[in-house]
Amino acid sequence: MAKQYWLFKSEPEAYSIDDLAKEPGQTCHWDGIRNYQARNTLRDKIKVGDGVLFYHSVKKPMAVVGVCEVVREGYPDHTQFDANSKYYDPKSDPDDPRWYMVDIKLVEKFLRPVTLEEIKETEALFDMFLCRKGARLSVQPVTASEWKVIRRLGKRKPE
DNA sequence: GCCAACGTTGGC
DNA sequence: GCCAACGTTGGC
Repeated sequence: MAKQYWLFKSEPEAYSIDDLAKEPGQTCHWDGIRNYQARNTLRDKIKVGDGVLFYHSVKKPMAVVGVCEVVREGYPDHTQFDANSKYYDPKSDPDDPRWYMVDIKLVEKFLRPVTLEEIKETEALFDMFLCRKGARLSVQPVTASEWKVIRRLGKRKPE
């Protein structure tokens, strides 16, 4: 299958790209996703080798801050069975897990963040899922052309 | 801090 | 299966 592209949102105060950069192997589990549409994407669609845009939400600057690669495809999110986790889901059956995650590895942190503001001003990115009204989905598809444009913007040297 | 837009839950 | 109530997300 052709390489696919995705955008993962995270609030940087919960988990930022710098946190990922400090992980052993710069790899992490993308756990804690508790939305069925996002779950289906994690479980069924995302494949090893796919590209991921790492997006910081809520805290300014809201922006795509780097690029990751999927290193392990959908498997059950262990935090759903951990009563001490804030992602604990007592209704999930271990024999039929409700929630899934993937593992991603940092490829590069951008030289500069590609802000939401800038994305909204870039014609080639007008149709991005991120720009749609009420697009709260935290795991969303990105097209190959959007991917290229964002990467190019991120590689541009800071002013 | 506000609130619109969604998603989920649970009573009926 | 409907839908009101509630909770959350996330930009402003």
